[in-house]
Amino acid sequence: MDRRQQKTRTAIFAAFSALLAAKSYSKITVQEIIDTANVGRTTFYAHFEAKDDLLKALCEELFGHIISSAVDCTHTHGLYSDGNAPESVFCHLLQHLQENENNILELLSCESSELFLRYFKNSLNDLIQNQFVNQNRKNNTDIPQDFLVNHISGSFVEMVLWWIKGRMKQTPAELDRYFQSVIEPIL
Amino acid sequence: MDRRQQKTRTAIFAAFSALLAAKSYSKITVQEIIDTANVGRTTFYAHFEAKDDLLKALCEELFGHIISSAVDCTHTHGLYSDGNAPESVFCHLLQHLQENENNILELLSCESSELFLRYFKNSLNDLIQNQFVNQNRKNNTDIPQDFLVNHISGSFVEMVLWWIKGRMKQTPAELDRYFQSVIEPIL
DNA sequence: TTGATAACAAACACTTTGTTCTCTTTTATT
DNA sequence: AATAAAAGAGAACAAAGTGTTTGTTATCAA
Repeated sequence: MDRRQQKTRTAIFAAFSALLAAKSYSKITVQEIIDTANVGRTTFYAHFEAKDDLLKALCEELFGHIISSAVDCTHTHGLYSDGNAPESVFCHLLQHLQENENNILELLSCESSELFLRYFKNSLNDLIQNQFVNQNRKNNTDIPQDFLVNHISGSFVEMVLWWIKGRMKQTPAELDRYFQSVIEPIL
Repeated sequence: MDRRQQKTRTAIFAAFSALLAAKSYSKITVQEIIDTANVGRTTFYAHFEAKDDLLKALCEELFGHIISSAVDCTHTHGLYSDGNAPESVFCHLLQHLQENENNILELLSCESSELFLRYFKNSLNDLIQNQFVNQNRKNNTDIPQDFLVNHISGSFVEMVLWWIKGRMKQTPAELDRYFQSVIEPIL
């Protein structure tokens, strides 16, 4: 791909991230984005249809990495299959978040964090769904699998939200233990 | 309070709700609201600072009712204190939602449902927090209460989201049973 | 080197916002 | 019933944002 395209795309992403750290998504204007990115108006609209499009692209780029590395992780271990395995998928995900590649943490701490967590949850849902079909569960056969998958991914995302809002005082391992204590009994 | 104020306030709320049922919050303009409500521009801004303000006011009005009736409920029963009590707080809340006063369901089914569910979760948090201090829990003493409260309110809200997106095929009682099965083990 | 592609700036028609103004209607009080 | 106070209507406004078009310049890949 053309180097120029890459450059502007990166510049726009960077500008957008920086702005998101400072103010809420809904209050960011295209004007601000192109000013910050130092990019022409025409150029912006050549790359993205609108602001929503940019958000979507950013999310895909960010969560794409995290989720795909988690998928690799589930190939060796299950969700929590071998009891106290130090490398549960959830712990892996939390560590990934803490490492803060691409300043993902700033995005998840910003006013619009929920916007991102929705994308995150959708990806998680697929991940967990696949785990369920590969892994035969305990009892609870009268509770729909559908519901359980949603419960787990939903709880995880809500936990991450709680973690971040509380300034991330816990380590990924600690958090993983909390999560396991509320999820393991129903698996 | 002046009847005129009440009338316009109601008209604006009704118009806003109707619009929310049709399109997402971010795409609704003040112009549309005042046209639908048949209210002068000046009047709108005399009542609300901006669109965000209106949303907040609507949420407070809607969830105020639901939560306060749930608070009454917790005075007689605990969260799930007496085992299979048919009137758990959660079941009560779900029934309230299903009754669909003020068309609350349309709001929770609309594109901007998550906006409302955040408000809902905040109110729920207080409710559950209070239950926890009045009620001595099981074991699990090494898991922060803070975390558990967030887990419960978060899971509940995620469940409601799931319920609504799945066109509410389950009855409140069924849903309550699902919820109990994933929450009761950790209480 | 050259043709294609991307970026740019400026201008555009348009919409939305929030405010200000004047005038009319409704309300509560006496 | 009369009246002052409060609320609403309607028009007009500047300011800011949106998305598109046009013509020009810079950069790339082959």
